[in-house]
Amino acid sequence: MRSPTIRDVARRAGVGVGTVSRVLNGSAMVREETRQRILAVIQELGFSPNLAARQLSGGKTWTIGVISPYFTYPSFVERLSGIQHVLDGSGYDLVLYSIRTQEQLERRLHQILTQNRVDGLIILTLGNCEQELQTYKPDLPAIMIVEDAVQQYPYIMIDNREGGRLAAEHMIQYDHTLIGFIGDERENSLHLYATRQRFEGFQDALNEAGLPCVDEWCLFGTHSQQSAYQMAQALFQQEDRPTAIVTSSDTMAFGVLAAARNLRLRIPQDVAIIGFDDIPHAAIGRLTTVHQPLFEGAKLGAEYLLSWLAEGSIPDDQRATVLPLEIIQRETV
Amino acid sequence: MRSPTIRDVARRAGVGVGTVSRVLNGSAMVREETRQRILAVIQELGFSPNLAARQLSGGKTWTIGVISPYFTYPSFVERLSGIQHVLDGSGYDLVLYSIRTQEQLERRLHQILTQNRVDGLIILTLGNCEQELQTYKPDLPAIMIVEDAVQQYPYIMIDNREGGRLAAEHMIQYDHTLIGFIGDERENSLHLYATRQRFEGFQDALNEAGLPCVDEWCLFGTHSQQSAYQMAQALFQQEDRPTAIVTSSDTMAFGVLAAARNLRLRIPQDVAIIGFDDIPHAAIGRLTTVHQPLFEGAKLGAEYLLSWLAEGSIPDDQRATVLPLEIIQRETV
DNA sequence: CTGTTAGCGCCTTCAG
DNA sequence: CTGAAGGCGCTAACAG
Repeated sequence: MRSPTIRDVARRAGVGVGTVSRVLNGSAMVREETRQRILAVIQELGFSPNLAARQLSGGKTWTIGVISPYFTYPSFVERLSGIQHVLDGSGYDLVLYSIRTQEQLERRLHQILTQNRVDGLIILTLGNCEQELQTYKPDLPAIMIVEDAVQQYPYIMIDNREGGRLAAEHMIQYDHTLIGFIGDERENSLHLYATRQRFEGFQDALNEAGLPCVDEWCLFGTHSQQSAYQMAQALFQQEDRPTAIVTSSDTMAFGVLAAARNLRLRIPQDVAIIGFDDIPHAAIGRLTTVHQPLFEGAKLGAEYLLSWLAEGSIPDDQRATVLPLEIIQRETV
Repeated sequence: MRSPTIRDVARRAGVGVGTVSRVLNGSAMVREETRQRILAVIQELGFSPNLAARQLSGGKTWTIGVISPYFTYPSFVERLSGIQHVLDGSGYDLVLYSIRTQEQLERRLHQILTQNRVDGLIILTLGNCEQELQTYKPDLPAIMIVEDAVQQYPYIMIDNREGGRLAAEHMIQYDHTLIGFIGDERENSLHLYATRQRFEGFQDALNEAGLPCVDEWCLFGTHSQQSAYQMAQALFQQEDRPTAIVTSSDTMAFGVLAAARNLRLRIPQDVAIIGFDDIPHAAIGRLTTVHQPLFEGAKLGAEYLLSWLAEGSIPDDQRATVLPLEIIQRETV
């Protein structure tokens, strides 16, 4: 059962395909009467224009690509959700590309670009692909939601170093002097280094307060509660242990929290813990954390992209956005 | 900077477009020498075939649609991840449709189908759209990962009623006689009723054990920790309270857990709690729960779909899959 | 205002 | 084995 085509509609309405196309695209002037007649036929036949044909002739794909590593992590899900929120009803579909390695990133990107697969791209945290974009399709609208400023594309970011500093300062403000750090790997195949930056900010704060940064208390593992749990477990069992832990993410923080609870440490009396991100779960877990606008930032990115697509250009004031950070004091500090 | 087309490749290789097309599709016989020459040019030009053109002429979109309500819930993210896992590298892209209401579902579906947007569909939990599919595109390959058996399409499900029963029986086995139930709404606009079924299984178990099912202990709210937290909070403060709570999902269970902790109830001595789903977070939260193969089930669905697409038909033994359930005893019962 | 026509880039016969 | 030609469904430019 073939779907009806624009020609079927035209014939049935007794007009030419051009006219149908016009009402479809709302563009030109069509006599109201004709327009109504065509609309009726469209309705009757349950017609909607074939996307591929539309793409091929119009040059527009009506799809936005989202490239993301680790899209199952709560922080990425939040961002995805923000993007989906604005795409929904915009006429654009969302194609999700999940990436795990640098090589995969390049391959995918090459493919997407040369295939003319999308009208625009939202790239989550992968700042290291400008080269690829520039060589294959330099003027494809793309927004980067990244960990660090980028050269050629509009970006949306937070100041990770500042965030690490904020977290440490918060602990210091609560009179902690023995402060550790637990995070995920500082180096990895995708050149993600939010953790490194947050850790640097952490060190800055300690230095400025004249506090020592104890190497044995700064632990790095993989991005998972399990990993944080194990590191914290070991750390807490030492004679000499910190009274406060700054973490690189809420996920890690929950692992630390679990370890502390398991050892019957009271929180925050025996050990204070602060997270980073403020994922939805943080609120109910009563986790004190550094809030970053995950959903909002992604939403903003999607809005910028859509207006870029609509206007054909992006205003300068949307090229570099640094979102505010905020400490959310709950019950773990 | 226009991407190179098949014609560019043909010209540069000194052959006709037909030949290029042949090597692109691996299909026909091309002299090895010619083939190598063409491959080299393709490489050199960084050419890859335009998707839209390919779709239009070939009738294949090389994209799979995934339709999901609430895709940010951990259980859906897990399934998405399972799907992405098999699609990755298969040549198919994943378009994500997030749906919130029945009306939206119908509108989207209509669009997707008449637009010829996808080669196949994986529909998460939304069993109530067979009609739509049948009328607009009865032979589009579609797999349903659902809450209850479906008529016209291959489906993958678990026995929710059985799951509810298992959970209750687990409590009974641990000598509980005062058992409550906390879940999300039993009726909703998308006709999702896993909770209702789980609750029925719960009732079955109580009945069979000769235990009363106390109405005041069976509470239903929205699908969120907050909601569960509030209901549990109220419940636990009553004189007369259950010693065990069966929940409709891990998410709800964590809300209940939080409420219990907040009231200094010991777990599982004062109150035992069992979840449902076994989302990743359950393991680290040490939550006892009913495990369902979220990732695996979705992975299976995607595999079935791809082979359907490849073979042109789906074997009978893949049309009705009921996945096993399993109690994971951890520390909350 | 509206019908007609020429592509968009690729795949698929159909001759050679 | 390989080049040429038609058509997929739609948009856009051009006549009327």
